[in-house]
Amino acid sequence: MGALEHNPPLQARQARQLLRAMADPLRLQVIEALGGGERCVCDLTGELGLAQSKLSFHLKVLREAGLIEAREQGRWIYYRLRSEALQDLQHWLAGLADRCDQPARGCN
Amino acid sequence: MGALEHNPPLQARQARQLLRAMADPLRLQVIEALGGGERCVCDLTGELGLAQSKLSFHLKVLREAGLIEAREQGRWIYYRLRSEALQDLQHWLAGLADRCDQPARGCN
DNA sequence: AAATTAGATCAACAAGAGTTGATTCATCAA
DNA sequence: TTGATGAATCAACTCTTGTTGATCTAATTT
Repeated sequence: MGALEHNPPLQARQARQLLRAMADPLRLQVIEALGGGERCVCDLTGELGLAQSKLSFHLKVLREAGLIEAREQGRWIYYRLRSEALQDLQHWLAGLADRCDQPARGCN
Repeated sequence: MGALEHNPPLQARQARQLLRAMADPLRLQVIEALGGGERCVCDLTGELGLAQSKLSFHLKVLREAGLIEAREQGRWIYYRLRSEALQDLQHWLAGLADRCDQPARGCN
């Protein structure tokens, strides 16, 4: 067990939630934006040109998938990307790719 | 340019299509099954206990995402997993994770 | 040629996801 | 305390996905 890999492996269910959350152009934009650093919602709406309730909806999807995290401060809510989530997904994908690399069985 | 990485990087659109295709429990089952080697559709319906038209629908989604490939032989159609697709997605994800690892900018 | 069989496709429906505008709640400024 | 602002939530609606059973086509067997 390497010192850099302390997270328990993703369950298929969580992996699917992450995949689904990321499979949307708008949400990917949000991810990329937050990749550049924490943002408050009002900045995001401006940056991405979205209606407030629309953004809120997508933030919820990302939040529930564990991809982002909210922190409230005063009147604002700041969101940041949970890069652990991306890592977990990477590991899960690697595991899947491994599993699927087995020698072909014949078709019976 | 490494000798092992000859595929052009995925476009965001293709990546999203892969993510979406994989974000479904049934389709993941198909992927895992094909990971064990090529199968014909009739074997898959048996193995997964699915109605023929239902499986056909999901195979189409996977096919259009580039995750699987069909080969017809006589009366049967054999599907195999395109492991390149999994690799491409891994690289794309790694790229995203990298891009999102930049030092936090402040919230203006 | 007629009967089977594998698998795609289609039409009708059911379920789920995304959008929009209105409402609500909390915090901050006057 | 009143007024304004940030952000979540809700209800109504639309759009997209998924399901089911039926039909269709091509290859195969008899």
